[in-house]
Amino acid sequence: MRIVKEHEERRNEILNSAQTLFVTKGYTKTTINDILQAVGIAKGTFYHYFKSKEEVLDAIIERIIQADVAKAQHIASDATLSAMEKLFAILLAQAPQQGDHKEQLIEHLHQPDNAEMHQKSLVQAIIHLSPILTEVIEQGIEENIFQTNYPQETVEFLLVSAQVIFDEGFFQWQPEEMLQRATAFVQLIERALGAKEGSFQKMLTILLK
Amino acid sequence: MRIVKEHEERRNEILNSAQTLFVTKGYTKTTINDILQAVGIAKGTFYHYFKSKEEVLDAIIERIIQADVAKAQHIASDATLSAMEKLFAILLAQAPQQGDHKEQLIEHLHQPDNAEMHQKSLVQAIIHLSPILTEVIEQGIEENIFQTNYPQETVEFLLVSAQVIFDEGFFQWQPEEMLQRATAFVQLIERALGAKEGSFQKMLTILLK
DNA sequence: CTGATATGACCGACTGTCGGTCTATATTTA
DNA sequence: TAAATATAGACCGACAGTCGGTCATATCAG
Repeated sequence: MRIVKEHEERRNEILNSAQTLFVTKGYTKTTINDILQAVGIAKGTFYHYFKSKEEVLDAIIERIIQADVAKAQHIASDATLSAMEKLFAILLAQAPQQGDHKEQLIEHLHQPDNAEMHQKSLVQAIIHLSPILTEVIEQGIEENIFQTNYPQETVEFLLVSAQVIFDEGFFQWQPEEMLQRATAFVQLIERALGAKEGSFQKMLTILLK
Repeated sequence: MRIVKEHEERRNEILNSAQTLFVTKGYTKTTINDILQAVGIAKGTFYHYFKSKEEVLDAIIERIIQADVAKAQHIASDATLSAMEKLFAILLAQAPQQGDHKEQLIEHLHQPDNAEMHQKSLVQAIIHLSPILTEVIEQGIEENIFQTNYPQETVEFLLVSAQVIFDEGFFQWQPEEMLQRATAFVQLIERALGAKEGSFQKMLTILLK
């Protein structure tokens, strides 16, 4: 049967189905035919929209990161907030990844053996999120609550650590191991940014979702 | 033509050729036939030694990590060294990855888009190296040169950061960007471990290889 | 209003590649 | 010489990607 749709609508259908499959089965194990079946289209249609399977992955990652970046940008540009408030708000906005096409993700754990997706997410997150966070840190330095000569690089290190350590796809921690790492991470942030000891304690609540 | 070799010798030939190919072309883009051609053997011979392409990758990673772990273990168990000396020595031993089957790697850059290899290396390095380093840190705490309640977790964070940020496969930094990150990383180590400011300055020399 | 034409969404058979299997044969060892 | 081990390459199924073409719709000429 033949059903005609608008370009963007069809494209999003493909992205949505592919995202669900990539997350649940893993990118490599998901076949083009899986996607075709899920969307209910033919091969040709798929390749009318994307020129490869990897291009779909890139589009999905971009869509996810784009949403996070938008939130972060919005918070960072609020002139009424202190650096610390911004930092908390941005980190809080990342953690629970809800939203239109993300509801699905919460249910399923990140798939181990999904290296491509993990790596691409990581790299894109660093590239797009770190400039925004760096500005917030610089604001915090002016406010005299942070102290470091390397705001940009510190942000990168912290983002990488958090993404890898807390991503279920890399390590499968027990609950108490997770708690331990979250606590340690809070201390690491404080020390790395040169913040007052205990000033990030509130973040524990956020991390323990 | 038919050439018979000892089990270990043939196996190592396969690992060596595969490693070169994985590093230069990337794991996914390297085909079994590429390996067969490089070694000069037939399909059946390959599968006599390994039951899958991924098993070859795992064996390669294990071989690399194993060498690093052995070095680290040897240093860590030297009772005449201070914690700081051990730390330097271990990190120094990692950086320039020379040796029998590693000479090749130095020449070629790490391939971007080699997610499987990067991820597996990272995870294995953390798993096998962090216990050894943790003991060294604990020694340093007893020596009163480090101060942290989370030696294990701190080591994990630092290892992850270093592996990802300094791995050419993830980001391609310019020389001055690399220097900047190395300097920032030195400060991060000091702060994370609660060491005296400047005590890790010597490490810069090591990192700048 | 109506037929011609252009656009692009849609289809699925087909192709080439690749990881992996299977069977045959040669060599070594006991 | 029998069993175990090593080597060979033909073969297979699954999969990503291609290709030639159909069909719906919008626009425009008469």
